[in-house]
Amino acid sequence: MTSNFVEELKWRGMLHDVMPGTEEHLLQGMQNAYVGIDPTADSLHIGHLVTVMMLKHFQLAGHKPFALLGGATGMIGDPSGKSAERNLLDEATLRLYQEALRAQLSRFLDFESDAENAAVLVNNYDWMKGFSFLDFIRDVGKHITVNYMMAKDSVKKRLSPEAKEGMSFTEFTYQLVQGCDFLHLYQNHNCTLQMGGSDQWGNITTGTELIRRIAGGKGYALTCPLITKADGTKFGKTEGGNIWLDPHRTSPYKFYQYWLNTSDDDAEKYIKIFTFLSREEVESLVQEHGKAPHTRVLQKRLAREVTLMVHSQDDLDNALRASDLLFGKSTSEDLKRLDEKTFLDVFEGVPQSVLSRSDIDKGVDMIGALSAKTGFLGSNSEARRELKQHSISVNREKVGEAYQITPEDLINNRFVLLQKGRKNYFLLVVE
RNA sequence: GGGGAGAUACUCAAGCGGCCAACGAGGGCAGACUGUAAAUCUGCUGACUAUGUCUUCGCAGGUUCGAAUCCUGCUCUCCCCA
Repeated sequence: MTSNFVEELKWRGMLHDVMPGTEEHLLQGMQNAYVGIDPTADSLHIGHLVTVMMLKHFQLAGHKPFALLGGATGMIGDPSGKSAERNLLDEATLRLYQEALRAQLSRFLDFESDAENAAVLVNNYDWMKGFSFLDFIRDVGKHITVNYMMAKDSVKKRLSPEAKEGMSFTEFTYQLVQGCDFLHLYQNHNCTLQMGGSDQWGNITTGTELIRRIAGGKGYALTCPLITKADGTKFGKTEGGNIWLDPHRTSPYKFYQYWLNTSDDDAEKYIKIFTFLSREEVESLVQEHGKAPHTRVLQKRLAREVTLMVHSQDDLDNALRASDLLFGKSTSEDLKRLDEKTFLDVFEGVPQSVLSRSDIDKGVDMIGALSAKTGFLGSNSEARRELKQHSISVNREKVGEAYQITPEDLINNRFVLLQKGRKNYFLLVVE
């Protein structure tokens, strides 16, 4: 039993380009499709989430999804986009990452069950590592002309006079290597469709071309739009780097906050892409949001759904509590009333630093508390600047340069909450 | 291999012997406003024992009272020709 996958992606705004015939092909019955993921770390980040959602929808539609870890391709570096030269991972690290990513993916995809359409995880390193250069240029390179490869946007851009850097031969070869993956999966796993971000279109079609020329078969391609933000900044990035799925890299609180802070326009787009809410639910939420934008129904629901999907109910509850405390009208008194357990839960993931009891007893000046002794701010100069600008709070109350932190300020006799502006928190722990 | 252009702070980009910690723009941060939004306005955006001092303009030397600016060598990038 399969449902119309392409239709589903369409209304969700997750369809950018699709090769003619793909929809009909999928409607014929269960098909196998894959997306590639570069294992550059032991965790996925939310940039990966779009393709993961695509795979999930694919599985929900009754098809069989493959997640391909690019152990081999990740070493090369895709010239699409502005990737810098990548480092070669050793095999042990690669396997470590593979297991970590599988664990994360299994929150979304069903790998384990014996259902016919259970998801499969493969690593292209496994079949590429034995491929000799001679084999490669003879069996693969032979079938594709350089003219064809040069016509790809990703290549053209790097060859044009506007390009800042040249493109190495290695990068030039990337599309062939990725094409080999598709060919391999086509021949060994009956995989007929590759999906990915729209920047992958060129690479994917090289794959379908290889399938046509070498295997005499038919491969299909489908891409989703690259996720953008209304303000033009990069999706999934903050000052501190990527938004990771791993709670140790990005705390569930920060994760929740990232989604909560999306703009109105983006929230409407994202809620379709990153949640499984039905069309009716989304439409009624959009309507509700339109009537009272300041209540931010969309953002709240989005943040809630995604946090719950990626983390857990407990994590979500904590994030909600922390958010309320930090952005609600809470005061220094409210903070002091919290018991230690709750306090720590709320501030989990907030950067912190340890101060000695004797320092506090003597009183710590603000410069010391902000930078010299803690590293919250980069330099004493910065600390002075921020203090002059009235952006520093101690336990949610604004202070100036003359302020001294004393035992009076301790919460639960152990903590002091520092704040720069509204959103930057730092915790002093006294030991 | 030959010829040309270039390398300045997070990014782009001025500066071409002293007035340069370096114009301007973007970005970032903060303040006001607000919906933990957007837009807008304002301030800040190398460091320090701070109205001064120190280290920065690809790297290493040199000229000069004085160099981001001039000279020499090196490294790297891009373009054109072979």
